[in-house]
Amino acid sequence: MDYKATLNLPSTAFPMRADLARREPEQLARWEQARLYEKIRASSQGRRRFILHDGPPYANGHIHIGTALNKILKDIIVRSRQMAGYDAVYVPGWDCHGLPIEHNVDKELGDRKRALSLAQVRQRCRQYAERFIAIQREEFKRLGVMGDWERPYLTMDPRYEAIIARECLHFGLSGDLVRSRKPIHWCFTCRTALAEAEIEYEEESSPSIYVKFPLEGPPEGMSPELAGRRLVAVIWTTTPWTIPANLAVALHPDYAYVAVEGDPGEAWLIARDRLAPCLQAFGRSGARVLGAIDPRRLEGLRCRHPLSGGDSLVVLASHVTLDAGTGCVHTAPGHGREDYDVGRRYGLEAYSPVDDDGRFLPEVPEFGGLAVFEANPRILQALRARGSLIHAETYTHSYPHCWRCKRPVIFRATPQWFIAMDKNGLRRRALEAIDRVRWIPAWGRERIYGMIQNRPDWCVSRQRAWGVPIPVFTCEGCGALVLNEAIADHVFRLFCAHGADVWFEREAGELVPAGTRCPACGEERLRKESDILDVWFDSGVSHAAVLEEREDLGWPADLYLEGSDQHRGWFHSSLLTAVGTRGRAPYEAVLTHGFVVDAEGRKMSKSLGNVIAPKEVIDRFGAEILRLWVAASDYRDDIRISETILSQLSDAYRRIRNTCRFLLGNLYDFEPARHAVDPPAMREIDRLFLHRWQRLVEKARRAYGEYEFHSIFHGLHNFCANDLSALYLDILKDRLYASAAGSPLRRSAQTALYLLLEGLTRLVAPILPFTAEEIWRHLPSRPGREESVHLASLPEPDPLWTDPELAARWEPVFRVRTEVTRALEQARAEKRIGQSLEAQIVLEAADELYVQLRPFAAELPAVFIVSAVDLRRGEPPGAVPGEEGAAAPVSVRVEPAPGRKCARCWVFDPEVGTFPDHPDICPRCRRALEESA
RNA sequence: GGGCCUGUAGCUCAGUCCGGUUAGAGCGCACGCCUGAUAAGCGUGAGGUCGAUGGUUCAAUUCCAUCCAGGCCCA
Repeated sequence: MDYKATLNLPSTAFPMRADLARREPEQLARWEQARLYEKIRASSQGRRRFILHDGPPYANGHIHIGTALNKILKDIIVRSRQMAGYDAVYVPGWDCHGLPIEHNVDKELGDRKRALSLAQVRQRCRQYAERFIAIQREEFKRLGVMGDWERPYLTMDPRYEAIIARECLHFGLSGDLVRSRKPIHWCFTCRTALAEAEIEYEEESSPSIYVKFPLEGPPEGMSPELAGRRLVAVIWTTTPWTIPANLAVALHPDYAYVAVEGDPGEAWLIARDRLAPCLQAFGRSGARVLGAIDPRRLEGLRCRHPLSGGDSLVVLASHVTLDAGTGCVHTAPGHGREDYDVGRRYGLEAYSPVDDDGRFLPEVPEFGGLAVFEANPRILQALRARGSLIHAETYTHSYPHCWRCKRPVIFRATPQWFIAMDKNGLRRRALEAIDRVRWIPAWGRERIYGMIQNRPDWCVSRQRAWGVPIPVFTCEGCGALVLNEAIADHVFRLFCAHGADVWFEREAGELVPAGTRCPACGEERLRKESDILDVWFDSGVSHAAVLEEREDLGWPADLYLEGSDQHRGWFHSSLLTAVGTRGRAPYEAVLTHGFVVDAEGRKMSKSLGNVIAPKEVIDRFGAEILRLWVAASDYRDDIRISETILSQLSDAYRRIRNTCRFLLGNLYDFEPARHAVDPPAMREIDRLFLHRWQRLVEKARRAYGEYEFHSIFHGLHNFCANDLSALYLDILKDRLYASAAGSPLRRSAQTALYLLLEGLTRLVAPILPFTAEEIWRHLPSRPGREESVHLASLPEPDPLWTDPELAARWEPVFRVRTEVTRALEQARAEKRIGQSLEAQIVLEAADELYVQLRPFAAELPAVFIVSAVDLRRGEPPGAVPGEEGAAAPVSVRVEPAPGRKCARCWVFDPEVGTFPDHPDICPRCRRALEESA
């Protein structure tokens, strides 16, 4: 007789091979067709909201692995909060304005750009952004990221642009928006400001000159050697044309300086570590050192400017280096970034007497009207004529050039708009707001606090086309800022109706309420500002443009989540705009993740050739594997990705999948509503593993709440591999297969399997949404069940199954099982047995253990997966096979199982052969056959 | 150069805050079993000078300092 056909072997249509790359898109299509997202929203009406506010990626290029990490993390959080009982709305967004897009459009247009109006260029930029939004949206969806993809937010939407303008004018009305001068890169050939990204560095030779800046007044209390000599700061520069704009000489507060014998009556001030190379350059190697000078004692003294005869302040600055020069740094706050920063600290103006064409203003004596580079030799001459030039040579270095015309650019102060950090206490209030936010990890607080504490005023103006204008007017007559509530409101309405384009399409007079005049001088003619806003301001007001605006969202957000670079970026700009206008941070908590690095921990770069694109991973492994990678990694630090890591995750995925598949296979004839066994009637071991499952549920729910997904992954994987696969399921096979299909024994096991699998599916749904849904579809249903696992909730710990006492009683059984498997392995190695059912185990347990095991005597063969267990009370003879020395309280002996092998269940039994009707099977199987019949 | 952060088995992670038995898990690997989860399943085993060096201590993976390697943000 073919007894195999009488067994209840697993059977399921759930495929072993996931074939993710093919099936995931199919699943996405099914969800879309079923309008799953809308159903989730509808089912969450009235629940407490959880708002993760999306930081907008830039609408340029394809997504990279870091973007994928970010969006997947957000998705896991949104899904887990949703399933934890919240209404977790996710509105994705895009950052649309800004230089990179304008730059790319410029490149596409080439010379044709000249023929286009500003409005037409802006239109091209808009189309460019739209193109990449469409691309990225599909890429994000492919990752399984769920959200309101049909109604995302775009910083170039008219309403959004209007709110950018409105928020900017908030700062204008409060007086925080101020005009001031600041040096920027300027190409005088193209007559345009350039951003860092538009600069190309090339080798260039420049004059290199050493110039005397004599200190005014006697340096008191200095070395007596200096008596009778004038102390002269020796500066070095490669841009002689900036000398007319010199306002200061910077020294490093911590370096050692010396005074060295110079021209008659002079003592030259040079950093000690620069002395030798300088003197050599000057041809004065033998010059006598007159004494040491403490730079801190010179702070605030004045030097005489070698050309103008005016003052040049001695200042202290840490950017002074000893790589080149003299350690005394020529400082022109209108012509250098660091010079500007130092100048600001000392209250010096950003003096820059150079016009748009790179020519000195007429006010500059001797050089007025000269182009700056042409002025270089003339300045040298003038310095030499005055005896101020110590030495001149030619110097080759890397110098910034314009990306478009390839000509050298200059640093030049131009009028810019700033949001003042200290005028109305913005900095102080922002620092206070930081401490009312939860930073995850906690060090995020230190990071952003330090940045806010030290940052200069926020320069929000850019001289570009693709952005939202700084919507302010100045009086053509007196130059005053013309702004009031009515004007602000008027601009806001216009932008709402027409977008920011209206600013570029209409004259100033058409953009203000009729009859607007300058309050200072009564002038009617106004000038509209031509600068646009920094794009960080655009995204920085998303809390106002998105959280406040949308009826399905709210202000503030529960969570912002981005890479740790955003402490300087979006978290920062959002904090300042929110504190400045609403008095608090726009987020309750901020979570940061690290960067994706390669197997060696190095950053990904094209030049290193270690870039891994999300598309590659998806096509080869599937989005689920990428998601599993996100879940398995501790993202608070940098996270590594590599071939090894991905294939390891594939293995882990297969283990989880196969475990679920086995569970499904044993539930093919199980209808929960009809067959579920009441908990008290279930087998103890079934309840035991439901108890263990509870512990995972508790742990995982806590971890979801704390955003610690990697502990969920490890907990889940261990549970599948250890608790289920290696232990429970292995033990259960005999009962599932050999018992009568409808017997309480089998139904008890199936009840446990069903509860486990149903819970497991819900538990992994936020991490593996595709696989969870696939399982859900194959899972036996019950009345009232959600149509999608994503409409269901996370499993909750159920006190019904929590039974520590039960777990404690079983603990010795599994401890001994470890000894038994070890002994079986040894018997196997000695070729005494093959499969474990060929064995009988003789256990000799010491008193206490014996008492603990005794109640389980009947269960032990099943638990050990052997044919018989002979449990005896006695002192074990010290050593246990495989154990050294230690007195284990049990000895394990492996013997051949008595009786013959049952042809049906393969268990050895002395009674096999005693039934004339079924001569090859055991009494248990005979009963099972009778029951089934 | 400065600020913040990281470094535990081949891989992903526990443990380190509040120093103290042979530093754990899973995967991978090796060897074996099974062929009724089968492009599966089970078992056993081998892997770590806890980045390096100094210091504090009776005792340091754990505390301190320096260095090395790497990351983000500034310069």
